Amino acid sequence: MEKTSSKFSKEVYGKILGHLEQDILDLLWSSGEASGKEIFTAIRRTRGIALTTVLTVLERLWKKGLVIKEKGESVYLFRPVFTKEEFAKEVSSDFFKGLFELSAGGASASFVNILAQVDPVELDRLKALVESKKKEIESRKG
Amino acid sequence: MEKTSSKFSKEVYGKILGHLEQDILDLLWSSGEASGKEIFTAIRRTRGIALTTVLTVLERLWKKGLVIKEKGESVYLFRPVFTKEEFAKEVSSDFFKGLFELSAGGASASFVNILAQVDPVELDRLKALVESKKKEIESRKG
DNA sequence: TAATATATTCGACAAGGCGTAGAATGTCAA
DNA sequence: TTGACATTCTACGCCTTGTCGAATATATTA
Repeated sequence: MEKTSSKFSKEVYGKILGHLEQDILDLLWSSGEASGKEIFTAIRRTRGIALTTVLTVLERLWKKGLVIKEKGESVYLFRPVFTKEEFAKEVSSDFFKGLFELSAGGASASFVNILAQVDPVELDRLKALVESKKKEIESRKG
Repeated sequence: MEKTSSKFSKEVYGKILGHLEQDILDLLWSSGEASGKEIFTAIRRTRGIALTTVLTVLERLWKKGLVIKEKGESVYLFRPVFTKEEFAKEVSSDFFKGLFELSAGGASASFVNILAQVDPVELDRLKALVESKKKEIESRKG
């Protein structure tokens, strides 16, 4: 008796952020800084949405410590707290920790596979990273 | 104006499964197979919980396709569908995909760091994995 | 067979997250 | 003061997870 389906995991930050939160963060990463209205306008071009919806989510992102909110000339401006890279590290590190407890081997295998699939060139960088990390550990051991 | 806190991420499969779901899966990974009551008893040793709570969650895990449910002599027995390793791959692959879109570099860096911290020996394996993957790609290119 | 015990399923509720947005309130300039 | 625009409040609906009691099914046995 085995039920089929396999739906854990969604997309990205999958589970870390909601879709709208993602969209908004992405826009902020592109623009660097924007007012709620600007973000609203940008999203509006794609689909129907209310200004307050955007503002609410922006507020939530701020409460989560993901964006900075600063009064500009006449309106609040929002900026991401983290760069994409930082955010990726931030988000992934806890996930990895848990994952490794499950299975370091499985995680590594999967990681390499997906990386090769998505961005093979990065394999070189990964290799370099591993090597330098190894050296770092060696030297620390004395 | 920056609100502090950084609470995305929890533990493991963090966000993929709830706590009780995790506990139960862990128990199943240890025992290989167990009845709802056995799992209940095990958890009960730690904290107060009702049998039905355990059964409900077991049912949900089954609906998610994470456990197998089979009638034993007199009661239903549950077994995990995936090994820990498989589950780790399964869960991580989608996560990685999204993560890489964010920042392959950031993800790799984070991955190596955490791995080094949690299980440095695995670095060798990772290195080997990367190398063999690279070769695989090379050879495919012809 | 009826009664008792045990196993399993149903239905529900609360809490928390996210998307959604109208209503209310605040602010500033004409 | 009155708009016009900005910001905050409040709230609903939906979904997931933890939590169970009640109801039902099944088996055991007096």
